[in-house]
Amino acid sequence: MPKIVDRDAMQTAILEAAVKTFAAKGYHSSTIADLAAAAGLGKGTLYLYFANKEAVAEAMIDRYFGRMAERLRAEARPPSLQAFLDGLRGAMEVPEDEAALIRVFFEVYGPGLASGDVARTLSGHFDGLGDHYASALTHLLTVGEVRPDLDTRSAGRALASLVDGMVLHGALFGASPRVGPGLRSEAIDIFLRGLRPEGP
Amino acid sequence: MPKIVDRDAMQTAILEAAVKTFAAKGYHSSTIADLAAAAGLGKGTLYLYFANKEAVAEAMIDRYFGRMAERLRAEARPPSLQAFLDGLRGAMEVPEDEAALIRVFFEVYGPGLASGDVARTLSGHFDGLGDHYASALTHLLTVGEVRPDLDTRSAGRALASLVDGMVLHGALFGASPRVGPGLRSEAIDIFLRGLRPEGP
Amino acid sequence: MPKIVDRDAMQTAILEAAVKTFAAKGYHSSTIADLAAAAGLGKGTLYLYFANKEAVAEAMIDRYFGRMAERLRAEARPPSLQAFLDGLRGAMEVPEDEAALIRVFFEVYGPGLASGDVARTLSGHFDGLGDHYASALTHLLTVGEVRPDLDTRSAGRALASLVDGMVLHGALFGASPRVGPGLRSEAIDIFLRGLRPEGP
Amino acid sequence: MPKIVDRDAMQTAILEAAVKTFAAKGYHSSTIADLAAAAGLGKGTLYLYFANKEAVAEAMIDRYFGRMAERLRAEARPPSLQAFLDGLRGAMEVPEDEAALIRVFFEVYGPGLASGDVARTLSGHFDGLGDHYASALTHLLTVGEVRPDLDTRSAGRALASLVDGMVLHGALFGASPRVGPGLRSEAIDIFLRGLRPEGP
DNA sequence: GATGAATGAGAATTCATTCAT
DNA sequence: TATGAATGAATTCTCATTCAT
Repeated sequence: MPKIVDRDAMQTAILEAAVKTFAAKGYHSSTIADLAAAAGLGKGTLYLYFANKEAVAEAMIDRYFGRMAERLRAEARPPSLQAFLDGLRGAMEVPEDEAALIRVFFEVYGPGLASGDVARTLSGHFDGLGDHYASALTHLLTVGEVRPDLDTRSAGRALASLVDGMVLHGALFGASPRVGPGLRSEAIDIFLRGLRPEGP
Repeated sequence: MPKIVDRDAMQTAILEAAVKTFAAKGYHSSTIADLAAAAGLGKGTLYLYFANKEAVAEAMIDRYFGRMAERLRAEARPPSLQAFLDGLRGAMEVPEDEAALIRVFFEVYGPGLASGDVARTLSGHFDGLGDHYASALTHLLTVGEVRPDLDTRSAGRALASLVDGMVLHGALFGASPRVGPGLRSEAIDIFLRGLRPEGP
Repeated sequence: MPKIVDRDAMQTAILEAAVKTFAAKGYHSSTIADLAAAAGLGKGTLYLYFANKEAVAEAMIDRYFGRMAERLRAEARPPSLQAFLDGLRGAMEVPEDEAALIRVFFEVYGPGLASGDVARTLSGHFDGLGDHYASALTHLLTVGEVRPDLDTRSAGRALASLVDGMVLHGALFGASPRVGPGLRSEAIDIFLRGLRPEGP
Repeated sequence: MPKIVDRDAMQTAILEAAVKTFAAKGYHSSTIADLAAAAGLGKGTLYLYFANKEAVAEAMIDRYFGRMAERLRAEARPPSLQAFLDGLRGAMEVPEDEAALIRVFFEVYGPGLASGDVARTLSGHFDGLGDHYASALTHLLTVGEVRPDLDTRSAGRALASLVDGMVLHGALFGASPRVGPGLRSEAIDIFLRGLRPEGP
């Protein structure tokens, strides 16, 4: 009769300990011993739940993208340009724990980004984001909330890049107080004027 | 009389070899032996020019920021909004070797970005960039090229963040073909509409 | 449940292997790999028990002084001058393994002896030895076994130095056959005449 | 026409710089660069005068023994036991620079003392010292300054060991204030009583 | 003769991973 | 299942020695 453990709960617990550890010391400076200690487990036990150190990081990052995608899917179609932009503003606000995760991501995958290995996954993700924005814009176009000559597909992708850029910028340099709500509002204002129908 | 060497030239040569090596294998996976071999030197020789591996990365990154600042300083004051935006578009185009450097930057400093150590340097850099854009906008405002109600200071910083965000996005995910000239044009178009004076 | 090891026994085993290795090759010429091999362990395992090479040497030397002090403490108060001198003779006889340890000591700490770092510990040790001899002499004086005008305190310390000097001499040059029992007897004889009451 | 340099003077200068350096940092911690800098020479230049680092130490030590032997040879035959003992006392006083040299000696040769390599040289030296003392004692015996039953040969060697032991003790632990003139006087007093003719 | 730039052998140390208990 | 002791591959860094200038 094997001891019954909830494999998933265990993995989640480990991942939560890992985020904290990685956030505090970085991926490369965190040892397996650190992770195990943070999770209150023995070193060997970690290997019962993850194949190796990299697998822990991967699982962590997968989870993040999964949550992102879910959040996106759950988002209601915005009724107005203003609502849409509010959504963008929200997307640009990154809580510190996610910011930490993004930094870990670059520490782990940074070097690999050049060779399309991880890149493909990301492409998919950003395509999804761009399409999501594009479809929202198309909808707003039909209801006359954005200027009629807008190439919604291109604009969607451009916005995805801009928003993601702000997210990156915030996550990576957010410790500096330069990137605050004011900046985001100003950016949103620029977007507003760039998207809305012209005229009075 | 001993061999006479140009210390600066030697360091430059090493740094150039290092960029290539780091770009190819990443900072953490590159060994001192790799760097030395890439530079056509013995392991020990590297240590005559750099105190250690981290110092190589630091010098590399310092150089990058130095060049960036210099480029900025050299930039002529843009006569028109269009010229200004062309400048932005240019700033968003990152050649692959600089992109590689940016990736190295995050691999090296990423974990440390949370604790304001490196952050301060970056703050200064982005302040500079924001002020630079702000001053250009102020000038454009006086010549009536941007809408008179623009808060040039805030807008300057917002643009700095957006541009830098695009640079990061491009550098980190640029391997995927999603981030191309089209995207940048679309983004610039949004900026244009967000900044220009309203009306017919 | 992990393997259970007796940390102390392990350290002792390592130290014993280390003495042999250091004795054979010297401290500086012995590598961690040598020590590990001699102890029948993997290189990394050593580091589970000692922080580094120096710590091994330190532990070795601490042990030696500990044993010395213990031996001293256990020594019975000598009933006669002859018994006292027999004790000195015994103290001057250094078994080869202790001699090796003394040589290691000088290799490790020799350069540091000038700056009173290690010196303080040694001072304490020799004070103890001197006081020990002094108290024995005082006792012998009360029972009329040494000449009544003897400054037992000074004489105690002088004997400590002389004995220690012989120990050092023996340990360092003992490989040469010059320092044998004959020498020690002759020295003891000189001490005898120098300490005993005068007269017929 | 080769540049004319006084090879001997150069070597002496280097050795003098080396003593200082070794005394300050120890043999193993002193690098060739340190020695060269201390001598005001280029690293490569050292190798024109000494085959390698060890040769420097060897020459240093040889010099020391040479001077010792010379001093001994120059010593006048002592007219009285008191004069003889004064000589011993003098021999036990070690100036700090010689003490440093002795410490270097043990750092360099310590490990090798077990295997009779260096030991043979030392044996010779101590034989010489013992014989020197023995011959002095024999002379003193003929003039009735020491007790007639003294085995001068054995006593000579014993004294050599004792004196050398005190020298070692002083050189190695001299930094501690324990080993002072008082100690030496007391030791000499013990010797005096051990050697002089008995009686009133 | 003099020099110090170049070198690479060699050493200490770390740490992901395995596996006996 | 759970553990942490054991391991050795891999890495950084030092420094005696060589040799082109």
